[in-house]
Amino acid sequence: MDEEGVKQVPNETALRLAASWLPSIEVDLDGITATLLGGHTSESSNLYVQCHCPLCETRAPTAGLNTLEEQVEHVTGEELPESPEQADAVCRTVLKIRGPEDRMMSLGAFMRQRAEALGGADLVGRAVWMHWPDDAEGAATPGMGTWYPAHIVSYSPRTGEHLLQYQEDGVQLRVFLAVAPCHYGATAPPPGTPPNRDPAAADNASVLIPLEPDTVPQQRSDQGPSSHAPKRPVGVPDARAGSASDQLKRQRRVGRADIAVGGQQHPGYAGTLTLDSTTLAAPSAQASPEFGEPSLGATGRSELLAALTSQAAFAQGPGGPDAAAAPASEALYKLQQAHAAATAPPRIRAPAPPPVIIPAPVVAASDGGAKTSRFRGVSWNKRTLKWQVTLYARGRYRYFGSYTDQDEAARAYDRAALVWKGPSAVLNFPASDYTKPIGAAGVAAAGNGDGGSDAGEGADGADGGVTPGTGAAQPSPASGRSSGTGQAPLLGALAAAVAAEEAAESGDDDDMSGDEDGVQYGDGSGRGASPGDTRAGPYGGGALRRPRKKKAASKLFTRKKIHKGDGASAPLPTPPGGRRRGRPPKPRPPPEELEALMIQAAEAAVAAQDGAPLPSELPGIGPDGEPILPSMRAAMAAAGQEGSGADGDRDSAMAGSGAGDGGESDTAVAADAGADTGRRSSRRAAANKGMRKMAAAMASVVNARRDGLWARLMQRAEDGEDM
DNA sequence: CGAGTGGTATGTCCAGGACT
DNA sequence: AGTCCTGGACATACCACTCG
Repeated sequence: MDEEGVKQVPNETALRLAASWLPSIEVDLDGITATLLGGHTSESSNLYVQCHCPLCETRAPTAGLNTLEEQVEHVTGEELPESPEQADAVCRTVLKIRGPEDRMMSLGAFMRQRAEALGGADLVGRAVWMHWPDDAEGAATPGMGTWYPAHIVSYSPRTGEHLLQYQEDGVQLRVFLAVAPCHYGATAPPPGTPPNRDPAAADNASVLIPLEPDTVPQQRSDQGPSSHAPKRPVGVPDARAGSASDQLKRQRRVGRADIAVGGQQHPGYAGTLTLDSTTLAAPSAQASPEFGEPSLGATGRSELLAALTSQAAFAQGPGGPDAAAAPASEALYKLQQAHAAATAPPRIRAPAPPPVIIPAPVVAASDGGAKTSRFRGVSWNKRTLKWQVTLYARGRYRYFGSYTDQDEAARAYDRAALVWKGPSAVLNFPASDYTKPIGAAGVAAAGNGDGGSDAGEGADGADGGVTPGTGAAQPSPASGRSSGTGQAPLLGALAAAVAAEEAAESGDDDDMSGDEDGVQYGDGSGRGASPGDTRAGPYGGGALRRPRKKKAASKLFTRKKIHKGDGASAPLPTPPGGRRRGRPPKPRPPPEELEALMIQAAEAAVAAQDGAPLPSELPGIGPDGEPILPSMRAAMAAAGQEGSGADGDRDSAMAGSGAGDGGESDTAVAADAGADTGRRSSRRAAANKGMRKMAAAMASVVNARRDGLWARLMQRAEDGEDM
């Protein structure tokens, strides 16, 4: 359902026809079942179901014809995340399918299982025909959709998706073959004939050679069918002379694509890349979308021409050694990389702000009996009679030990802040204190030898955080790290992390947006599809931010509101007479994934101190460059953030519910406060308190069912079941 | 159109319970 | 005793809306 409330219903007749080719699959969400009708991409916005809820059953059939996204929103009453990837992740998680042995499994798990059963990676290189119900042009049967030839270029075992490249225009789209209206064969199925959906039963002509991963220009599949679908139906694939084995041999020699150099066409497989010197000099509409864009410079064109010529010459040759093709392949790869870099959105970002240093407070907030800390992050624990260090990071509070010496506690906080917040951390002491060797600097004089190791342990991602010594500031025995090691590596690593942040930040918003889909399988860039990419990064469609919603319809699936920090705003100075309370201005809110990078950098620094090898992978980034549970983490993060508000509200509601709630008294208090102090914030806070509690209490009831849903989602993610 | 206002999100401090 | 976690209170930043 679009925002205007006008539902865009596909060619229902063709859609249902295509669905009739599929096995009957029922998806379930909170007891509401729907028949999966499939779709020609794996996106939740392209996979259709027929809902069987009582409401839909009593209305026109079209009323129950929903995409997966619509179905989830329909059943839960909640908005899915704006990010298509997050929405996909949620849909694939919350929708259940009864699998083998009557076991309920998530849609995502089901798709993985079915994809493996179909052949998984073995299908790479196969030709396949995809049915697009909405495309009428050239359809064999008017109004019944169009078949388009494509080939399978890669497979993601993590998601069960196959990546198809359409022969007509080279567009690549991800698909769940198990529920896709596809046909395995050399030609499209004749009208009125059901397609062959068994790849094992396909004829040999559909067996092709896999593209080499490093030369496959992976593309996102975020575009809708109308925008990226092949616009023109094509006929039967190029007739290939000779037997299948001959084709196989020749295609192995050719490598990957038909290449036209100097106007001469060279055979290959799947798709035609027509490039000649004329084309390269003046890219035309004929040019490949991957290589022929005008942004490709003259140098790039000539390199490309050389590469293609080399490869074509090799293809024409008597079949020399594979090494002959390697240079061309490598050149193509480099060209693609250069081209991708050239066509990528410019990475522009202001230099990272220097570390914010707030000198040690001159005036003690309290002396004598009043045990109020003079330092940030340090508080007096009445029970233990020690200074306790806590730091709020990554959405919650972390404990960094207790100290008998307030200064020690303050320095412990500084170190924790450096680790968890990086250079933007507000410190109690000059950051230079922490760049000196512990043994020689004043830090060491303070007896805190656990600095570096603390930082490292604090970065371990576990909750433990810094493990300071006791009040005596003994080196952490668990760490076993030398206290004489300076902190410079740590700060250097942090600087590297900041650099990484800068690199990733260029996509900040669009990271969470467009890039999320732009994540390339096997990218290997290391920059990683930061879940920000996916992750923190909701929104599709490039750099444009979605307009802020006037009001979120609900809390559960709505994306976390991201404050776009004013980079120019400087932190407010500590007011004289005491530390400043409340949230200090933050130049840029570090996305969670960037924090992870910082943490990783800190760990690397500590590891380097111990002589340990540096971690080979970024945290949360899988070996294939894809973030681990990117969507789930992002969705969880989004829900967690708003949960901080929503949950807090609910929590407070629950806490206050026992007393029947004191909204009225709170309002009275508010009036008093307003009369007494005139402080706007206090007045407002008090006045709103009762309303918040009441609203929260209501929300807790309304959301009870959704909470159950969300809790299961969270639990599954924690259990490691990504989808 | 700009200032004022209200709502929301988030950071910080502090107290205290639970666990090891 | 130390650690971890949670809740309440408080404060500020940011944004949308209202109003003169």
